[in-house]
Amino acid sequence: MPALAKPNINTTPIELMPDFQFALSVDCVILGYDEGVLKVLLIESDLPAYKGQWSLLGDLLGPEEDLDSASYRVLKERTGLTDMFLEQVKTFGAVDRHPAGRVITVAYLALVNVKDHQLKITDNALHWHAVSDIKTMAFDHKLILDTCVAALQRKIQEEPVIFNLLEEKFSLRDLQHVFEQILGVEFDRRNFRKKLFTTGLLTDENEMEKQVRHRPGKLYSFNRKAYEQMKRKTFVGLQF
Amino acid sequence: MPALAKPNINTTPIELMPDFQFALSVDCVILGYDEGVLKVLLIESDLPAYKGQWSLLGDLLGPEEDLDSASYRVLKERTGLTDMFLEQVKTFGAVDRHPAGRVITVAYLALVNVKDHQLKITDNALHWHAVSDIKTMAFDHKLILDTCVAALQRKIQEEPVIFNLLEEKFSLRDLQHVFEQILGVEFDRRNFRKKLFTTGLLTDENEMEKQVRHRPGKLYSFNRKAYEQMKRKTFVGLQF
DNA sequence: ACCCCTTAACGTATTTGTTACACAATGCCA
DNA sequence: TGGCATTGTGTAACAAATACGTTAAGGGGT
Repeated sequence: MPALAKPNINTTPIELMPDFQFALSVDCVILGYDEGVLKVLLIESDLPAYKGQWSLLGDLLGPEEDLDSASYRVLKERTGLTDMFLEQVKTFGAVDRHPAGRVITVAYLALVNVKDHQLKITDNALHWHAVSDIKTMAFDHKLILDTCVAALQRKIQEEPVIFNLLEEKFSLRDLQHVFEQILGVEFDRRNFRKKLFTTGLLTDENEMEKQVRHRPGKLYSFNRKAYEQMKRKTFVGLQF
Repeated sequence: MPALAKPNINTTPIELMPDFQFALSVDCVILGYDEGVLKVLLIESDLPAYKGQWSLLGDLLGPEEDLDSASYRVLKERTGLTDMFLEQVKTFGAVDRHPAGRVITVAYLALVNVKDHQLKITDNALHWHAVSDIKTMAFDHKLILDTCVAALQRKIQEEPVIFNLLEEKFSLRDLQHVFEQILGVEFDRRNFRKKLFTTGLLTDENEMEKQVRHRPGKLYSFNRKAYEQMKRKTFVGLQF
């Protein structure tokens, strides 16, 4: 069938209100690293169809806000955090994904430092869940979670976003452990250190771990400035 | 500010019709490789605000279709192709991105073989444009294009999607040239060949180029089966 | 004070991958 | 038959990834 000169949304004036009703929401996959485990912040659903199941934190898009702002608002309202890694991942629009009707949702991935804000969560329907324990969720939220975790796995291998999950100062052991948890592999400790030192992204804080029942390790911080500079030399290669 | 037990779209029944009107569309960044250049298929806009400017192909989401189906439909209607690489990239929802009101659009990246369907484009407002020539577009479409090209650059380094831009059988020169065009770098010819042969993704078709005014090269095809098998051994490493 | 436990800190040899580089052979065309 | 454009091929130098074991520090218990 040849292409025809048919109306196109971008070339022909459109009716802003199509003849079906739908809603647009954002949903946040809020991930944190706590007690050696990757966790996600969920809320218990009260919707009849999903009574007692866990769901992501989300909200409808407001008339005067863009998508990034809406997801930021959800995070701020729920966790009290105002500065965190937050990135759009994917939009989910299956026709039957919401029992109340047609709801399209834009999924965001947020990486937070659990220690920073754990005191601020007062809503007792909110809980941190180990990602690996979650088998089912309300709506298509398990699919969204899986998609975001896969995006995270890819992302931490390409950019140093992982530091968003750690405190300002961290030990190399912590850092290695977060990587291992998220990627599901184990690294050789000496090679891991070597690799990370040669990136030049770690600042030695000249401090030691405290209150550990073994030889304390040095603490480091992420050298954002060094990263900004090296980022320019964009590297090209074929990995597949 | 502590988080409150406030209503949440996923926990509380919602009004499907929020008190503002908006529309949801899909827009396709249709890329092809033609005459040694990366091109994008665009349509001339008739909207008063963007008269004469070029825009992406898109349409409103229908009540009974999901996002992937909507983008597929746009492609099929416009190019006649029914089987192509098509992947969601990002959703754009800036408040003022559309002059007619609030329109949120989900951008898709499509990779097509220009030779396969160029005869089917009958709509004369449609044209292929060299991506590198495009300076401005209607709406925020230049931003969407740039975002999709960046996604393509990343993607071809991670997965062998590049073969979607070539004909079934291609020469190594063609293959190298597409990479170079998209990534904006040059590879050493011998190292490029070595690398690609060691991937095991190329099948020697035992055919030669024809109608070239130089020594003809061998033709190869993408060995999809070999890729499916090797894909399982998912590789982990830190590149940054 | 001492011992035990746990984990830190450290270096080298081997293997693997990446880069740089030059020349003869093929087919087309005039 | 010579000239042009491009194919096809190998190797050495260098860089990066891997595998691997020993000594040292601090905490806790006795």
